[in-house]
Amino acid sequence: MVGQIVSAGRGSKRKAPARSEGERQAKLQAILDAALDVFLEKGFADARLDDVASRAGVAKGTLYLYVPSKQALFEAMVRSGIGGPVGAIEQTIPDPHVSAEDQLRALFHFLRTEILGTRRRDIVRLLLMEASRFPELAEVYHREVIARGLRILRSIAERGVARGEFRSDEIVRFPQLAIAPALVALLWTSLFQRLDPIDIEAMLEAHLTLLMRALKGHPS
Amino acid sequence: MVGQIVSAGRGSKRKAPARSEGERQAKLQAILDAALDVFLEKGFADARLDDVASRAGVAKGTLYLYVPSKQALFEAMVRSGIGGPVGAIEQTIPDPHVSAEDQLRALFHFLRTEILGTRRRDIVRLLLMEASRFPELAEVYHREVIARGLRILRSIAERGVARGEFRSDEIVRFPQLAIAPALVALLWTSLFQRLDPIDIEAMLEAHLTLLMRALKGHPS
DNA sequence: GTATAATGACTGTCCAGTCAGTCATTTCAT
DNA sequence: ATGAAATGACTGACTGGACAGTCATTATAC
Repeated sequence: MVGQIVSAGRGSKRKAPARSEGERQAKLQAILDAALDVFLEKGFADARLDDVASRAGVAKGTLYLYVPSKQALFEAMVRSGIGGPVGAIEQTIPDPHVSAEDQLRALFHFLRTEILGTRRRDIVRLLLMEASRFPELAEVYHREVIARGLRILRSIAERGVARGEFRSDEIVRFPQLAIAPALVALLWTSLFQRLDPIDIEAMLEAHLTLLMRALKGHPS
Repeated sequence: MVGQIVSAGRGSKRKAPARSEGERQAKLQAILDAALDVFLEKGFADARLDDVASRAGVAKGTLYLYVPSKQALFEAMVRSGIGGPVGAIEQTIPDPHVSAEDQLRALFHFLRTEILGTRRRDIVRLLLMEASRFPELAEVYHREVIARGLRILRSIAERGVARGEFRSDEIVRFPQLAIAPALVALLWTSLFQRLDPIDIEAMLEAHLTLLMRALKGHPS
């Protein structure tokens, strides 16, 4: 198995560390940042650890003091990049005072500002690209991000149905349908924006318009 | 630049070829099929040409009689795999006797049977994965497949609006919204179906239900 | 007999991972 | 205080294996 992400801190408590934990964390972060740049530019297989090292301002050997292998570096980089925001939204979205529609809109606002508009977008793209080579990482991502995100979406949809705001349950059954356009936006931005730019914000707005009309309209 | 896909057929017309053109094509096809298997399994960078060769039943040197480089092999494989079906649908879909809804449903049926349910699904996935390493190929794919597909979709939507069948123009403006769930289906199948299976057909059916209700319903 | 197709051993390059050595910092003896 | 010893973070030249692409040789078709 791939094992731990970072070699465990020194075992002895007797001697003060020559480098503080803070310095150690900062250097690890610099390495992970550099790794993201290089992996994004070249993909996993073509990324060279010499490049990661020089971009992080360390020698190649130093990488191995923080991470046991190239694969572990990749995994550490992804994990450190995706963990945060899902938890935040699990806290803020399920406010019972606002309508399901507003919850959905808040979720999309969050997607736009916290993922599509940031570095995380690239991490997700990189993860999608390499996922079949890292089944274990795909599993982590599915469990920690996808499944939780879909759970939030489903609970919003269920609440919308329960309070009569939505007249049908397609989104309860397939919450993927609600975020599908965000995925298209993510991939389009990375692959085709240069060739054929689209206005992502307007597209997502149009999607919400359609979705709301479909959910609230008369089921013919 | 990357240059031609396949080493140009023999230039000389003076000598009869020792292998007929048919044999040559068949062997090329065997090589491309083998290449698809191997590239799918390993990704571009980790695919070994020895594996492609042995799977195609030839020696490695033989590959270079058909293709000038690994990259050219990848490109040839992708191009030979994606060309066909778009043209077919451009012919059959725009029948003025059927409703825009039926045209859309026919398009989705086509997507399910001709792409999602076949080897082409994997080619598309592979292409998405490697696209940033092959900008030229991404451009070809955008021009030959994406742009044409979206054009068909847009023309269906325009016709729906023109004949009063659809009451709003979001799909005219962003035809990507209509096929977004198909992309999710494609990626989900490849990455997560094993962990968390979903019924793709039912999901796409639910999408069409929602989409039709949104397009036909009262714009509140 | 000869031209072409096919072969596979070989070569040169690239790079992940290693490890003997360096050096800045801390600890300790006086 | 002060210098010597200990520590361990850091370095980068090196190694071993992998693999794309080559080409002298062999097989095959006509």
